[in-house]
Amino acid sequence: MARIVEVEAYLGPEDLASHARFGRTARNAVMFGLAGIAYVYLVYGMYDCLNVVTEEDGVAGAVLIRAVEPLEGIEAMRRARFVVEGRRRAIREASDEARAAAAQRLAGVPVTRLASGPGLVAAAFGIDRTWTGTDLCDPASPVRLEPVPAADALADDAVRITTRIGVGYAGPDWADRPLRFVRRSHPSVSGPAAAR
DNA sequence: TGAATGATGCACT
DNA sequence: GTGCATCATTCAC
Repeated sequence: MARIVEVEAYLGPEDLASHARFGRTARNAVMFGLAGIAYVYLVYGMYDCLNVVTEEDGVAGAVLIRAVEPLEGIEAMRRARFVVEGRRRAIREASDEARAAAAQRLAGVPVTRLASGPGLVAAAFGIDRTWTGTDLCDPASPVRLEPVPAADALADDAVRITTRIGVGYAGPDWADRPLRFVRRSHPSVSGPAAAR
């Protein structure tokens, strides 16, 4: 179990940073479907990113889960990351010593940094593209969203709103929009400590 | 502490 | 063929 501490909003075809910007394609079709469904895609050929569809049926929109704070099942997340990262060719073809060193490094990653990035969130939960279409609101789903207890709700000033990461290609209009929401000063937020 | 870099697969043009 | 909604490592300061 983990708590979401960083998300980015991606809108419909008008949002030049969104996968929906080219309209509906085979890859992004679920973005145009029902809310609460998972949309998982591959970036840079290596990392899966978990999105949650947000808008009503027929309207594109999703929220990218960029970082979470692990709360329970820490060792399971560590194992899942080990499995996912072990699939990479550079690791697969490495020497036994190099693989052991990689495992050693992973074992030393602090809990707060176990899922502090979009690719890491997916890896920590063992999520890949085959999860696209999974209903994250179904209580029977192995990965699901649950509401935070009202008593734990964040105050407005505990949420920092910034521009999205790595979307410069979308042009200044869309790249500069305040669509990234992070928990202020939280150690599990992605990027260097100074940026939290 | 920060900038540069390499790894890697696939959707889209 | 091109260009990514990234991450970890290396190197310079």
